[in-house]
Amino acid sequence: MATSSGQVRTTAPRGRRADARRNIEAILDTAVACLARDPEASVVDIAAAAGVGRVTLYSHFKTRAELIDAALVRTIQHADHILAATDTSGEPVRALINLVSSTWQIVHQFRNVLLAAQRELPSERIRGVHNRVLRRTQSIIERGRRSGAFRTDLPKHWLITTAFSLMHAAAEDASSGRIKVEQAPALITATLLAAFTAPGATVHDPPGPPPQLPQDLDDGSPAGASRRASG
Amino acid sequence: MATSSGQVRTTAPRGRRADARRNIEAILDTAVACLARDPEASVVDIAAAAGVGRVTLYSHFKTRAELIDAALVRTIQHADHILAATDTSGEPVRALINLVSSTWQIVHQFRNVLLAAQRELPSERIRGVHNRVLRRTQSIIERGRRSGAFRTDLPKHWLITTAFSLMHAAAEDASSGRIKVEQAPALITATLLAAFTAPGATVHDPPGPPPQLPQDLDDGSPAGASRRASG
DNA sequence: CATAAATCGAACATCTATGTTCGGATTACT
DNA sequence: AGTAATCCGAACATAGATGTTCGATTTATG
Repeated sequence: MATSSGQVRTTAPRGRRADARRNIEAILDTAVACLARDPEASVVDIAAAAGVGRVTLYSHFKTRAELIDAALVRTIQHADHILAATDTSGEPVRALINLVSSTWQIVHQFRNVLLAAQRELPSERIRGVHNRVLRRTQSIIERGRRSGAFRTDLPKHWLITTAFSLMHAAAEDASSGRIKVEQAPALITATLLAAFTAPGATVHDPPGPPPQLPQDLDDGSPAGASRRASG
Repeated sequence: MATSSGQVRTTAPRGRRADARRNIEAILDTAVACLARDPEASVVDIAAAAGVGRVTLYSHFKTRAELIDAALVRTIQHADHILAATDTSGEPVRALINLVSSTWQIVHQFRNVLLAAQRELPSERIRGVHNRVLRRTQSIIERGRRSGAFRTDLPKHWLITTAFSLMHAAAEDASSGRIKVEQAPALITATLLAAFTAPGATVHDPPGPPPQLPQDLDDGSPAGASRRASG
């Protein structure tokens, strides 16, 4: 739903009647939910699930692409709110851990919405929508670099790519049952902290809650002494 | 094209006439090429590009899914040949570098074929086809763990996931121009070597060819002293 | 060269999803 | 209460893709 300024509508416009606004909200909420379940959900499915006629939906969103765009924007906004409420003020390592923890929840829940968007929208658009979110990660990386905690021998944007790539990979592994949802943040964090360490430097231990038992984390590795040093 | 044993045909069967075998080959080659360009390429496109009637194609591959399956298998076989010819006998770090270098080429070239397969085939099938390839990475990781070079505090399969996730992420970044194709292997390797390092241990320098200038690798970072230690 | 195998185009049959149009029935707003 | 906005279902229009069937033609192969 493009406004005159070319923006995408994610909240019902003022001029409209109350029932119209309600419907738009319902459609958007439902669209996100449906796409999260099945990225190939059709407009028919979404309209039905929203308790709305197909025609009504089309009267608010000209095309499927427009609907999916709006759903994506709404998802990202939701994400941004959560991230804004996440404490990333502490030292970079701590900040990264918190950021990963929050981001993981979102990626895990809404991965399919992104998938749907990737099939329907041009990649520049998707990139653009993610800008605010990416900048949050970027600023933590910058702080970590200045403090010497994170490596500076690789491009910033590559470190960002690494972070999001791992989250999505974990989401996929989780959805196919190869890892447990609860252990994902720990895996991602442990991997990222190491990945962000410069050659020649020592990898930090992830602080915070006591780590899981190695038997739970590992899958029958050959190593006799599994955990680091271990004492 | 399922044989009586339930396998998927990737080479033309003996019984058939020579022109049939030639066509099957052409179709498979073309399918891989077409899908690599556009993962949504239709059967019509592929038949036309292969210089073959649509009916002929369907006479060899019952459904689109079957064709894509065969194309995927062929791609993986190609990959496996390349990997088999890659020297991974040396010490684990060196082996990983070589493996990444070879794998990157394949992922970069044929990423879209996998994408097409992911849309058309059940994920277990895709997993299954990748088995041999994954095992190559796995065995290097196991060796690296035994030698103490790679961390043992995370599940093997997660390290594998990490490796492939980064390659695909790099492929995407490359295809959208955010990184240069030539620098991808270096980025992936540098990141993986760190990611595979245990907490408390020191990240190895990637050996081998002299690294690029930091200005080329980096994107205007704020850090004054960019490269590690630097002397 | 004779036969069986294979190709080919064209047409047909579905199917699914997207969008559109219409007119009547509701429903919000003033 | 009156009016305009909105909803709704049903039907239509399109479009693209997948498969299938047919009969005629070409081509490998023994």
